[in-house]
Amino acid sequence: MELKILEKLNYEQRQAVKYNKGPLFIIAGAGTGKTMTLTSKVAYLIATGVAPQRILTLTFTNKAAREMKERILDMVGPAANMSWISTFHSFGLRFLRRHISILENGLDEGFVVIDEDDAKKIIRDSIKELGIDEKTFPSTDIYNQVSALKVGYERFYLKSEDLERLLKKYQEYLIDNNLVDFDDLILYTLQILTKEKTIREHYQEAFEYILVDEFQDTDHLQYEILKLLSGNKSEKTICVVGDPDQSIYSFRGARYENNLDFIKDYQAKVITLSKNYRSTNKILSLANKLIKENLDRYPNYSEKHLESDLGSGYPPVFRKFNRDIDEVIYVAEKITELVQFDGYKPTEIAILYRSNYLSRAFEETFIRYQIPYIVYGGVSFFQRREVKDIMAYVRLSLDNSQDFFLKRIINVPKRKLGNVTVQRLEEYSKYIGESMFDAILSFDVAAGTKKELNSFSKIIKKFSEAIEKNINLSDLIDLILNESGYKEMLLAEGDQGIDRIQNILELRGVFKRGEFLYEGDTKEKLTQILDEISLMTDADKNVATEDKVILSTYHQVKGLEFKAVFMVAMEEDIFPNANAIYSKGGLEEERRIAYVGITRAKRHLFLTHSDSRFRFGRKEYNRPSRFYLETMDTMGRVKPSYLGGGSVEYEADSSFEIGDKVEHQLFGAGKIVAIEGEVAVIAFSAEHGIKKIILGHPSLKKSK
DNA sequence: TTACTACATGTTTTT
DNA sequence: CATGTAGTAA
Ligand SMILES: Nc1ncnc2c1ncn2[C@@H]1O[C@H](COP(=O)(O)OP(=O)(O)OP(=O)(O)O)[C@@H](O)[C@H]1O
Repeated sequence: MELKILEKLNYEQRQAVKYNKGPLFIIAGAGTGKTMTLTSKVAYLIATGVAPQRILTLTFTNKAAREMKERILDMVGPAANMSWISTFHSFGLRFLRRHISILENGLDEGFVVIDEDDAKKIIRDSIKELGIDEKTFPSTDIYNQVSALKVGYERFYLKSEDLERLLKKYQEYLIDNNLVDFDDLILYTLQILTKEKTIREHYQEAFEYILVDEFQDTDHLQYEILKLLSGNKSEKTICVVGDPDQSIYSFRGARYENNLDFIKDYQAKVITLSKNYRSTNKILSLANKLIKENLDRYPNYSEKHLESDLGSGYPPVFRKFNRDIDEVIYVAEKITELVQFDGYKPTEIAILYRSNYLSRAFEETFIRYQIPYIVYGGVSFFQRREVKDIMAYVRLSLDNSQDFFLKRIINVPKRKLGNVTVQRLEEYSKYIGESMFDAILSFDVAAGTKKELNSFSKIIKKFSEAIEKNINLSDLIDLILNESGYKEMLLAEGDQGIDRIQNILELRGVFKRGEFLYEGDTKEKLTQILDEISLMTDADKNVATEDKVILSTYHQVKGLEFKAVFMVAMEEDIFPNANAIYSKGGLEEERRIAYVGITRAKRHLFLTHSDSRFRFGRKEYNRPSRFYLETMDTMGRVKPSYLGGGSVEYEADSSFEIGDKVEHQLFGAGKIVAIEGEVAVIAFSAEHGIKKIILGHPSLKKSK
């Protein structure tokens, strides 16, 4: 069996799989088979007799973890199920479910993981309670600031007394309510591993092999956890894989230095993989050209070029449009073409963009064109109001002391229990030292309100009893939907309500799957499924079988590949993002994001931008992205061709030189006075003056 | 005290 | 455009 695993690999990959005597760093460019090598290593270890549960593999997304597990299952059979394969966060969650009470800070193993929206809500409330003026914080990202202070990313927050008070208040609230946020999953895990020798040694003993994918995006806390788990011993088998050029999470604390530190701290052996197996070479040369613009790169990395044996392939297509809607229609028509004439499956096609909001225009048009699609991220399925409401009912029914979730749904649907009543109940419950739910019983209010409270309490009790009696998970959702009045409320909303009910039925599907996936009684199953959902993203929900075009940010498709990739809205201020262009580091990270985007494509790559675009409901005019121009340059000759819809196809022309006389359709005769990248500064007659125009633009011609 | 309506306010990227 | 908040009617 070992041989079969190794068979599919090239020499370098095989060396990497077989080297298990000490720390190893596999450092290699996109599509060179890093993930495949890591997967094979796990399979190889199991096949050569290592107990699967002694291997810990840490991935960046849950989807990556799941796919890796499936592939290992294929290679070595059900033994793979015993192996630990998860994200750092899932690992932390699993760890804390067992050990959190040892912190003795008031949290117990029944804690609930809250998501970012919940955290923001708590922070907002804390701000109000502390009487802090919101405006003293830099704009919108209070959550990010609190989080950065919490985990110690000094570069990302402005030190202030208010911020510290706010974090303290927020943290108190979490602990009082037995809640844990994403950061806590890592922080508490690290704390316990640091302080508790017995536990630490247990895990050090348990994991003989530790493997980490996407190492370039680990942060300092995760690196500390790794060090503790590996016992800091250099003879331990710890293998990390990464590509410094694909480090795109610095905003979340991804630490570039981890790469070098790892080699230094562990005296790690380094293996590089050089051949790309994903893309045709015209796509790869675009990626090579782009990333060369970055000056701050991993040592000796700059001489690296991606190359494959897959031929030169189709030239990447550069397209400019007058209006955003033209761009969207072009993409829709191109997709239809790819599906109808090239036999592409929708799921092999991805539309990638820098910011979530850019998906909207595509969604609307795809519906018209009847193109099936799935959006990764943005308003995630699990963040939808109706989904979170139903989940809150489930959580409260499972554990009546969960005040946070009680507050969410006590007046949804409307039960005449408004802010004032809820606030008083909360104060009262604190006063008598009981949960809000229990406090209802002895809470003294106007008779009408009391009646409403009692009937709410009765509903929840009914759900709790159903859980005690081991109701089916999907029946529980039905019960909640029907008996809470939630369904009626949605039905009264009309069309939108129908959509929402659809979403809840989808959630019901997730619960139904959990029914079979997990062991134990209803309570235990619920706990597991709620845990899983709390760390799930849209990309995870997409079960492989769904044949839909993918709409996603670049960040969410890290590690994935598609036959055809559309990089859309390639415009300055959007990509690179306006906030990133003032620092070199920021700009280089944006460029790495573009590099990740290009290297997702196997066969077809389209880069598009539009002169005008609606944002905030207002029309804006944008210049093409510098990344668009930087890469277009590799394409050489001009090939202007006019097509319908006011759009224009062209390729860069490097044959213009300073001093050339040119003729412009609108501005007439002019002379090139400077060339900045692919933009020419041209002096026209006095009436038009100096203009900047993209070289190769069809309106611009060289005059003899 | 609740619930509705008008208004303003703000979008980078995520486990 | 879409969400949250402030102000007002009931
Ligand atoms: N030796 C090989 N022979 C054939 N195909 C291979 C080989 N190694 C990798 N591949 C294929 O190349 C593609 C890219 O592999 P993989 O996703 O592991 O690369 P990666 O280095 O992890 O990429 P990224 O950096 O983008 O995450 C996959 O489709 C994989 O099946």
